[in-house]
Amino acid sequence: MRAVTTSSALSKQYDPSDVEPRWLRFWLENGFFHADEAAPTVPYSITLPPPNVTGSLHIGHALGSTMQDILVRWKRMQGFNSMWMPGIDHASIAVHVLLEKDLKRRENKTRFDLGREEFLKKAWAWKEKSGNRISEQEKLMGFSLDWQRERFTMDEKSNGAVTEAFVRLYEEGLIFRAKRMINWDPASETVVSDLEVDTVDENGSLWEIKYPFADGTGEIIVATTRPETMLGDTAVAVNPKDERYKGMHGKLVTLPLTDRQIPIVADEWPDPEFGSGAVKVTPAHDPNDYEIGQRHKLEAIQVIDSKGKMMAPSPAKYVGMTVDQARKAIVADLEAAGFLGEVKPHKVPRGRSQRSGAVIEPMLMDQWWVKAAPLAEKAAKAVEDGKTKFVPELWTKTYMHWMTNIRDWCISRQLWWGHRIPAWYCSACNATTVQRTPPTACSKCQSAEIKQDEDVLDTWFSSGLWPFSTLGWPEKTRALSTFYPNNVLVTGPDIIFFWVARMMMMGLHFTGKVPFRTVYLTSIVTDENGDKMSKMKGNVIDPLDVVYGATLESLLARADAENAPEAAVKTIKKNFGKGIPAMGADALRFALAALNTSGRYIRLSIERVEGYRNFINKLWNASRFALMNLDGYDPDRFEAQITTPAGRAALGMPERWILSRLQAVSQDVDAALEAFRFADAANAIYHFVWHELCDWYIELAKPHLHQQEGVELDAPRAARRHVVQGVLATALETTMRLLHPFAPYVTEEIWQKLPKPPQLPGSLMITVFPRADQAFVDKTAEAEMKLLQDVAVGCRMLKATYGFAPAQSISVGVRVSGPKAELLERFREPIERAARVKMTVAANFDANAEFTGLVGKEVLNSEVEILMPLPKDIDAKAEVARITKDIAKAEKEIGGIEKKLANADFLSRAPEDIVAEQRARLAEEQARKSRLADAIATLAKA
RNA sequence: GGGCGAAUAGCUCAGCGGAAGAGCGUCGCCCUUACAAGGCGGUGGUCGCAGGUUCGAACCCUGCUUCGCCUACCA
Repeated sequence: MRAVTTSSALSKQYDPSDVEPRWLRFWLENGFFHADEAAPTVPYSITLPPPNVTGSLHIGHALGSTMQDILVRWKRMQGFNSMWMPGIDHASIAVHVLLEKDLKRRENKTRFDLGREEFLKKAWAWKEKSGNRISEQEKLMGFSLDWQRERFTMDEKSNGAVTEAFVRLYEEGLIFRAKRMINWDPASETVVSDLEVDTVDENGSLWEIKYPFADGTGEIIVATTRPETMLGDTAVAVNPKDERYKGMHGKLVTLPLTDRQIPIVADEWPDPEFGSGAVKVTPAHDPNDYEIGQRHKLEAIQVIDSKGKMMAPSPAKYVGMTVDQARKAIVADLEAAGFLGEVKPHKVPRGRSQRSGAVIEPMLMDQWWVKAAPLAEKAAKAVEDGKTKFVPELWTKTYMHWMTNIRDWCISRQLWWGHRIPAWYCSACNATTVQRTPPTACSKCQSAEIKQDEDVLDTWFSSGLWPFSTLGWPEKTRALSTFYPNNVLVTGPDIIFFWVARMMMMGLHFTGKVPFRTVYLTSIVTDENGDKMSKMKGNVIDPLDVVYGATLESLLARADAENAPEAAVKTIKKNFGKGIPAMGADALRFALAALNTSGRYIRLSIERVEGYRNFINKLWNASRFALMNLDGYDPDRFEAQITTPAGRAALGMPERWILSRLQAVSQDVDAALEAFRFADAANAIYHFVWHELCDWYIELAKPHLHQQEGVELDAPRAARRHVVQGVLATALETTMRLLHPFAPYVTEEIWQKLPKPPQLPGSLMITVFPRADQAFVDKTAEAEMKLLQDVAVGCRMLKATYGFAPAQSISVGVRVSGPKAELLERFREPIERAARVKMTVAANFDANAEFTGLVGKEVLNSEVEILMPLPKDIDAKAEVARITKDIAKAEKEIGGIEKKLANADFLSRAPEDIVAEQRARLAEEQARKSRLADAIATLAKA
């Protein structure tokens, strides 16, 4: 579409449902989201944190992804070869838990009933469905992801990268298999890492148990929160410094309920202050006891099995009991046999599996580990050296703390959905073969009796490789050399340890480079009460429900399908009683940006999104107004005029003002984005569009644009109209480019309709992002406009204060002289129109009968005051009161400044310009005060 | 137990050494032909408390109070 005229077919309210799908298709069909790794321009890359295939995206994803899209679109418009890498994560244990719950509910079966193959079939089907849904959501939000590159953590290439990484680390001695204390999740029947355990203090008891000496000379009392583990005790430990037990080291005690005898050992661990000072030692089921066991070469006797049930060698009566059942039985038996001492209530820290919620059992098992220390050292140093920076900076500490206190990473999981560990065990010679391709024989003895390890890898293992595996690693691809390292990673602070740290370690180890230059940590989205969103609570918001709207019925139906608890249903009814109105993707995106200040949380409510929907609508209507008035406009002619200094000088003051403001806002947005200050950027645009472009410029432009049908304008008016059209069109066109990264759909729609010079590209998203142009910065116009605004606002204020109807045109006098008076005379018409007044400008009103009676007065500054004659029946006292308040304010200011200026230290130590500023302010305030005092004197006469 | 952070207008938050700000809400008045998802105007704050540094503190330092979050193997 070209030049000259545009018709207005725009509706009064912006309708995103009509606009969004059209442009999404247009962008996708034209390949605008794709970046060519061979392009000569400077690369800019971000890898999307791959969402878990556990369902669909929530508002937290929408926040992070919107910020990424803003960055990527912004940089693309700045001419960078901007690439945003999409993908999804198999989320091993999360999907497991989900599928197993579903299996239990629908078929009352466990995964073991199904078998590995059948279970995996279900998992893949689930992945298909969930993955498609996620991609769909991402597309509808307008995210400019490079879809041709889309990857999955368990696709063929990723599998290859995982195997390669595992084998290399194994060969380097950084992956090993060892029997150590691990966290066992008895519900999912797998190991989980330390990070996947949530420890909370729960109410429990501290039981004292009497362990009699084997020689019958007495007893020692131990204190425990877990009496059932006594069946696996292999010692009692006391502190060597503890006087009470000095003579007992090495003595044997008989373990109650069993016939075993165990020694008393001296160890530093027991705290003499706690309990009895003597600790029962169960090396197989407690991390501390394990350590004690190591030090004293104690046997570790496992008495709890993988399902969380008691097992042999526990006495037969307890075998098969759950831990809780066993605890009750054992306490009862101890009591009956007289072994039980005091029982006190006690807070006990209890680890629970983050995924299944089951109580974690510490167990001793053979597992695969990554030796973390050498990797962490490099990862910590890279951040110390500033090769990767955290924004906001405070997260650096969190990262460093963990890196410097890191423990080995247990990477094997007893699950099926995930990357199978590339290790084969030989039943003939017990050797382990680890290699890239499945072996046919044992690497040591060549026996064919080999079997692959049953376990899969921790889901974060593949995630750790993601920034480079997605670009083709281990191959040396062009994509890798172009787009790695990424410029930015945008993610939540909750996965700094899980993911950011692992990517840093793996990235540095395998590529020698950091995976990204900057880590931007987003806030966490909560509901309007500050509560974390969760399906259990019913306060989650699906981004697409905000975009397209949802009825209460549809929300409840989904909650039902997801088996939401009753409390959640109640919350949904309360929060979304009237459903959710459709806001459009732009409004949601803009809201997320505008609310994204540097705080840790973003409280999101539909009402707040609504405010930004109104903004989008405002923009729409401003554009609609422009398009209704751009008939006859010739962009080429305007461009020719505006590119010369003389042409610019010929513009009217409001034109020069709005173009100057446009430079300022462009500058502000650019600087804010550079510093990841998304809220500042969004608010700068919001303020410019609403309070400068709409409130003032468009209002001032109206008279010049107005054209009566069938009436020809004379030449000067026609020229004037054309200039105003040009400035309005230009301001809007630039605004669309500024706003595009935030609100891509509505800006593309408007931009396509705006008349503009023909050399521009076919889509807004590939135009150039605005840069402040000094040639258009005009401080004089800004100062002049300020006076115009102050006068208009002052008049409106007086009118409103004295109850004049807005439509009523009131006579006002503006007392001012010199250039300011000339300026106001020049802009008499726009001021009168803006404030609905009849204005007289004069240096003095003493001789003017109209203004010598009862007048309302607004003193703008020492030079300018506004007088408004008031009807005889108005209460002069009200005006006196108002002005008295104003005087008091001025006096307070004057007092403060005088005190400062009387202070010799201030005069000698404060910088000169500050002192001068204070002097000027004092003069200004004093003049203002005297004018206000005059006003009161006048009123007294009236 | 260790660490980190926050307390500013009714609400959500900016400001982080030189005159207290925004958005929303609230209260008036207006359907003024771009927009009632709108216009105009008003109200509203000893910047958690107590000290200190400074010519000057919402801002820097110390202590306290109250809330968050992360982290940890006290039986």
